[in-house]
Amino acid sequence: MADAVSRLRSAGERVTPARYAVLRVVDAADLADEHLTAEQIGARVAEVEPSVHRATVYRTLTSLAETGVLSHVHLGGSATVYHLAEPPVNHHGHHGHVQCHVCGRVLDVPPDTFDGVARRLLDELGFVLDTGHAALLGTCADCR
Amino acid sequence: MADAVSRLRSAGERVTPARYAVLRVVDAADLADEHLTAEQIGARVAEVEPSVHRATVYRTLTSLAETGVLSHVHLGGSATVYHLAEPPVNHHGHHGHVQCHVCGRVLDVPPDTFDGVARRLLDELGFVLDTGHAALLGTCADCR
DNA sequence: ATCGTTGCAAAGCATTTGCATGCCT
DNA sequence: AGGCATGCAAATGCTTTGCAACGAT
Repeated sequence: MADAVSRLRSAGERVTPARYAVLRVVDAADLADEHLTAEQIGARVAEVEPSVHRATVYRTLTSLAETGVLSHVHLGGSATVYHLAEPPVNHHGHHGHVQCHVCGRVLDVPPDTFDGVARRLLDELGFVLDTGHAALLGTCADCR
Repeated sequence: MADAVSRLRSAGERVTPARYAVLRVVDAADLADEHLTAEQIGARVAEVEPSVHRATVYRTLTSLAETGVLSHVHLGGSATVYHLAEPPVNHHGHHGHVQCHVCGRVLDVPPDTFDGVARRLLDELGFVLDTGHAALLGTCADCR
């Protein structure tokens, strides 16, 4: 979090109240293992810092993601969620995501979960898998 | 295709010019290994059967998917594409999809590609993976 | 003849953009 | 002081919906 702010600064990006509020919201959600959409983030920012305009939240999320402070995951069902970016753990990629299409919950999975597929895709198609960028769909244990 | 029409009929759904046009478009795209969004399908339908309204295309796609004649895949980047539904091949699920986030191309991958992940997710989380329902992102051979 | 489907137009919703002002650095 | 970031409001683009007319069975 403080780390995120300093990374922002060293990337030459300004730290404004709006951006700080967005970071706080995303950070809090992260700690609670929540995955928020731009819209949801906007709503929470509005509670904490009502002066921040929705459009600014969208612009902020975009630039923070470009800067690498945040990363986003595309969920099935056309929503995009954000979380604080983490440095790659080792030779594996970032952690992955799976989503239950019944309850909508998003589960984090360890980075090496996709090693097998990643390997096959690379060998057979020359396709480099970006493990953390899209969520797979299925049914979670609770919803079966 | 003819098969699709009869499945529609036996599901108690009516076969209208609009639905027939949508099926033709999706079928043609399928043969060409193309993956079309609702919008794109709408555009092609308009060329072939101009009297069909956009709203009808959306409604048609929804009901055809519910009926099981079509299936849809959520791509990363918030687009949903449709193709003719295929009967499950064997004990594996349906074929999967990966998308290149550089050129946007969608590649089909064999159903067993995800066996490893599916197994792990089931063992570790009790999560049942729906292999054909969401696309993973990465970089294709041509774009590296 | 029935009732599911359609066309139309309008509403809905999330997201984006132009522009003048404000504020971080 | 300089220039990026913001607020505002309007526009955009995709998708949905209410309703009366239509047509597949």
